[in-house]
Amino acid sequence: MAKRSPSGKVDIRRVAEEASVSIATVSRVVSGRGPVTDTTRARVERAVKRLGYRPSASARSLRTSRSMIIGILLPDLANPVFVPFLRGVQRVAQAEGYSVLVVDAQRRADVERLALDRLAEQRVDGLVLAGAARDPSRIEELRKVGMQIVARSDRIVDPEHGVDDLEAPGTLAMCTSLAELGHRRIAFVSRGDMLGDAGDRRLELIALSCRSLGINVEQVTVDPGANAGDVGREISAVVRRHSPVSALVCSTHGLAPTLLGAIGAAQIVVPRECSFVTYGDSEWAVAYRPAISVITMDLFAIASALTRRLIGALRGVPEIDVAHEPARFVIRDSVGAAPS
Amino acid sequence: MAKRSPSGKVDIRRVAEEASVSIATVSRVVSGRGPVTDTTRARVERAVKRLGYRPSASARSLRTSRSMIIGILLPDLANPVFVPFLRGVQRVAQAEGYSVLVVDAQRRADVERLALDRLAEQRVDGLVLAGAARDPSRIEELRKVGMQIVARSDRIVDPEHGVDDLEAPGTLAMCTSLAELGHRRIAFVSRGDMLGDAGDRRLELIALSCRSLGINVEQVTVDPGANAGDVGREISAVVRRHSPVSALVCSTHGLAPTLLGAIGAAQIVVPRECSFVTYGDSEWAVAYRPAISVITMDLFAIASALTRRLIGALRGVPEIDVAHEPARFVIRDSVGAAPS
DNA sequence: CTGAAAGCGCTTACAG
DNA sequence: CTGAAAGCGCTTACAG
Repeated sequence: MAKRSPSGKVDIRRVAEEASVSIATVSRVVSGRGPVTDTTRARVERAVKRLGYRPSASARSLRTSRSMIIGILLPDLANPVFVPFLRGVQRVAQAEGYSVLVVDAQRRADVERLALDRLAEQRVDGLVLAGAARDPSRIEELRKVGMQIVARSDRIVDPEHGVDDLEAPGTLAMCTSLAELGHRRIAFVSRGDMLGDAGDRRLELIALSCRSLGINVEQVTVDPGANAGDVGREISAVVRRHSPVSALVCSTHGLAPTLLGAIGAAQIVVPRECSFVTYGDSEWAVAYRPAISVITMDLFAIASALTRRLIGALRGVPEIDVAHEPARFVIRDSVGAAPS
Repeated sequence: MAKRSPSGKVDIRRVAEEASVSIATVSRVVSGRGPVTDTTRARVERAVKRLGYRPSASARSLRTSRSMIIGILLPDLANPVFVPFLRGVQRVAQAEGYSVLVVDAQRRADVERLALDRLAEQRVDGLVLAGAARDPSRIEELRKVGMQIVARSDRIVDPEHGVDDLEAPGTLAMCTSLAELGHRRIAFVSRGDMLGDAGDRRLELIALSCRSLGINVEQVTVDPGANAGDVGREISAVVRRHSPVSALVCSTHGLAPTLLGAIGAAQIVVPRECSFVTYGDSEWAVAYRPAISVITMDLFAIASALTRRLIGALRGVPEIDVAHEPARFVIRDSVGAAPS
């Protein structure tokens, strides 16, 4: 074992000394580009291993003006739907040699702003938006400065079907199912402080799908911080009034347990009294009794594809756009015939 | 509006020109340290704003040898228990001016190794381990090179009670409850490919707690990839055999829905035939019928405290160690008297 | 209070 | 195939 240099600091110069070559040569070996003799390469590699040398990312970035970091902006990390998305970004980025800087906007515009500033200072090569940004103009600015940006909400335009949103097919399928089961009046339930326009877009899609099916849609907002009893009474009022709603559509997966707890507290029987559907799937939705019907998409796959696209663009070899799987409706026990 | 420089690239030199001061002065204003006249400061700040200048993190890091990045190593991002932990790290780091580099080891030693190498190259100032590392020796190496590292599994030694693990109190409380309810034989259920020794440690804790309580503990491993029917039969065999187990303790929150699905498939009635407890809480556990009893700790708070400690150490002002809340046992409907 | 200059650790033309 | 040198964009003593 060779003695470690006393300072402990191992830079390229130190490696060059150890291997008795120039700094340039070490760089060529380490980066893998540039011609080197096999013997030279071997000597350098040995020195690298012996000293435990790791090139400094900041020095490299400064020189090459590529940080090899991609940022991901999460509107709200507390919302579990973003986790598979984050995983997808992670997976691809890591595999392609990029590091991932994660920022959580915490549903707050000021936090988002600070976070974006920090991403800008880090000179991330690319940015993935996991959801709608609170301040789109700031995103535009970054784009103008040359940052590559992709967003989950990038619309997919299918000229044949006129579909411009990944969620439309799943939403339509759900509404169709409900119509066939005799539902004529349903409620879309979201939290009062819904982030951005995601909830609104879903409501729009539902309204659009239901119009031609003869289903009436109304909107209910609940406070997720309230206790189950209070929310239960609110839901109960909608399900048990004179012309009641016969199905509840929950706007996000994160809200579902709250709502189910409230439904339980109000002793509403699903699906006999009222059917239940939520956006977003999980193993808990499957394990729940009755098993919960969902509108879901494979966010992991979508994030992977998006990130692949981003990295392709960064390398100047744009990927052929992988077709995104649209959302599907998965019907389970929580949906049944409308009570007569 | 001033015209943007044609190249679009805005560096400190460009700002200096715009404000007609030296580069050094701009640096002093931007970093906030160093004496400057109010008029100078104002002029520089105006130039900064006008040009949209953001100092380059890599240049700064190179110069100061502080990256202002902290890394977090997640053993498995697919495991939802890590999410609140990640949030806690995020929250504190962001508030203190640090960026967070997230790496997911994907339960794989090779991925972990690569990820750690990358963190080393980024020269992260600190590293938070969200769980046990697959290769502890690698962690030790990083520590030796001067990286500040804190780990969730850092034992808390309470000399008074001899408790050396945050989970011990919750585990003991659970075992005590079960004993009082007449349970004499319980099973600890974990996935076959359990990560590191987290599961083993839990099993140890349970065994330790149960010994003095006269409870028998056995271990059952299941394949989370198997279908509910198969897992159900496996569980059923343990719950309905001659000297049956009267309570199941699920090793992680992620496994709980799988297990509950299997229990449902096998038509085992909880808690009448068998009580059920899991490590890790969520709103779904609360909403589930029967509501699931859990051993839980506030990972968000723990991560926050840990990160605060890390940043304190980085700044050379070690925090007084905030006491970590230990795990608690939250009893809900899924736990009842042992069948006679 | 301000500026000129050195240097952080790399990569990349440019010579040889 | 290899080396010497310039320079990426900052910060920090050092003078003034």
